[in-house]
Amino acid sequence: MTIRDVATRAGVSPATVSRVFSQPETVAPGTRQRVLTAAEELRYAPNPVARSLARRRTGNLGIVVPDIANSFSAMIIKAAQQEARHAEYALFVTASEELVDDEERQARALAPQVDGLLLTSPQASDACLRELADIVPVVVTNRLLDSVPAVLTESAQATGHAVEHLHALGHREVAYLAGPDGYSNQSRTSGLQAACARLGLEPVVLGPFPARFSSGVRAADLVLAAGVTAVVAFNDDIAAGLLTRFADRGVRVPEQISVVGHDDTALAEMVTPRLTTVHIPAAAAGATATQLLIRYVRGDDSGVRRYELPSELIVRGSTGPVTARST
Amino acid sequence: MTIRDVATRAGVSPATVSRVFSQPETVAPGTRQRVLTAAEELRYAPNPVARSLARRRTGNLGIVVPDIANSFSAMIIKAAQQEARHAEYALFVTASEELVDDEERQARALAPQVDGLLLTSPQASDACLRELADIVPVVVTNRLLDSVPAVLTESAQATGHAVEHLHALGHREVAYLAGPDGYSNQSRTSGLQAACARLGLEPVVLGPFPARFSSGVRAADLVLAAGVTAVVAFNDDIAAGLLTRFADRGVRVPEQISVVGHDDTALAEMVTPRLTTVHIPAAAAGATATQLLIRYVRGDDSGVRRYELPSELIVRGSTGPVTARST
DNA sequence: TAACGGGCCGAAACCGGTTACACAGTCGTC
DNA sequence: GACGACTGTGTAACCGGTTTCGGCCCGTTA
Repeated sequence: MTIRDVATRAGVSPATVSRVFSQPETVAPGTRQRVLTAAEELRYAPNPVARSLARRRTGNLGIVVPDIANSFSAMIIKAAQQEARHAEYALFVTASEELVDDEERQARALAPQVDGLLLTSPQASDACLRELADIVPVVVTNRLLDSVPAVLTESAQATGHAVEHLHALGHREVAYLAGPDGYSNQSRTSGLQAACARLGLEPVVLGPFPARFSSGVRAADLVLAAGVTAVVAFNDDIAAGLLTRFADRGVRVPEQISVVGHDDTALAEMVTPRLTTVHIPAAAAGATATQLLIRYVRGDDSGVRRYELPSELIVRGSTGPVTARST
Repeated sequence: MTIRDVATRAGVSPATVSRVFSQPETVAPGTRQRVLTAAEELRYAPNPVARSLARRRTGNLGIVVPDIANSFSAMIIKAAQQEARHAEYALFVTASEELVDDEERQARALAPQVDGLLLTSPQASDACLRELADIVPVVVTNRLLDSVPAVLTESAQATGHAVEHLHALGHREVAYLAGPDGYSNQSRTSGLQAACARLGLEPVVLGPFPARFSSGVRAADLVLAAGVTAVVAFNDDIAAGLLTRFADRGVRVPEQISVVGHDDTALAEMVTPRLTTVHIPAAAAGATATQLLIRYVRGDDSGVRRYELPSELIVRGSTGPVTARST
């Protein structure tokens, strides 16, 4: 079942068989047919590993996400997979489970087996990332790094809109639950701070918290203790945790406290009340990053090496006007 | 940066360099050290593709899941990844997005690049799966197939417990929302039917529905129209959809209707009220399947080729006694 | 001292493809 | 009729490792 078996059976040279499978148009129709039927009879399929070695490219792309269980990652992966398939690449996914050295290990293991690597919200050091970028074409999301193409989901403006929204509803005491340090949290924090400054608010910043549901549950009591009437969370998971704990404590949302999330994951529409949240274009980011990576890998240098995707505030049921009981 | 570069620099043969990286104990300490420093200086790392070709194994495992965004899949992946890493395998994930021929394509693309393949709740035909199992060691979950090792999450008993639980709470009119056809749905349906028969209930079976949140939203109205006081859903996503729609329609859970899910995903604790659900040991299934696959790949034939993992009813806030208003 | 055994290492074949180059045959052109 | 261009195919080197086999050297034993 190697190329030479097919070659002898079809009465041609291995080179011809190889051509039939990689550049069919360069071989005469008759010969091609003979080779194909021989291959069919032997149930032959080219060995992708050998092919990768000889061609010095694998036809695979890799993506590393912080957490597979996170539906934000899932949206990126889905979009990336679609783009990859569209360009005839296979996409390999690995998760770092939010551990920095795991992330590095995964990336290093993946790097030499793929033609390009997509690192989403990487936590690794600049040096490490640059080293990886030396081995294989790398595109990052939500991370700024000289000379590494990047797709950023910018949310300063939309987070500002969230603050304006709360202000318009009469809220004057607002808390922000910070997420893990990184581009996303910086972008959100700065947008929030800027808007608060414009409106004369002084936000209570708590955290940083791991971007998980349980963080929200824990943070809920801190938020209540802080005496605010509205809270903006780093992401929807944290916001959902808030909602649950508020419900347990008999605090009604949005009557007594308003909650805003970030990301607009599926969860935002699954909780009660539905979450007002800053929609982050995860799918677009995944798709854009993958296209960028593919162009990069192929050498189609389009010049653009950095994208900033805008976000948007989605108002749903978890925010409402301040009532007398709020204060 | 090939093995020969290192060899000349260290003044040894390529074979020795190779041995240093694969069977270090067979080379004299002094030589080994010289090779290692030479490799270090050249920043050499063995090319995994070439290594795979020569060794005729890749050191990779593959897993195909129906839907990455599904947190049930995510739990399996996490467990599988952990087991794989533990055994020094890299794990490649791909998602079929619930499309049968996509699943087949993904699996076929993956098969020749990995040493073993884990197919979770596969939808492909028996013939197709057997063909894959011919190419590469395959383990499946939630699918019964002659001669293919499998891990099944059996839930007949626990689903029966859910029915008993509802019966004890006074429910006599119960609906079941079926999921997509497959081992899981069969196991759940049969457990439910058996328990109902024992208790003299006649369940209203609706569906099948895609195992998604939106299915639950849609099904909620059908459930209310059916006039039941309790509903068992194929999975938690559907159950969450029910909760949301019930809340929208002003139907209170569990006072007016009780809801039971399946899987016990993270979502079950994120919704209000928390879901009573049948805990399916997804993590255990992922871990067991991966261990089984690794043993299979390594030839450690342990004999056991089929595991049935038991489930368990977890009672939370979405089920309660029938009240006067229920009927 | 010769025979033997084991540890260490190198030469070369091999894994299964790809591809640069050479060469033969066909066709069109002057 | 000779020349060049073009098409189709084969030869052989190559991708970057692994591994078999055998040789050398040294210490041990008879």
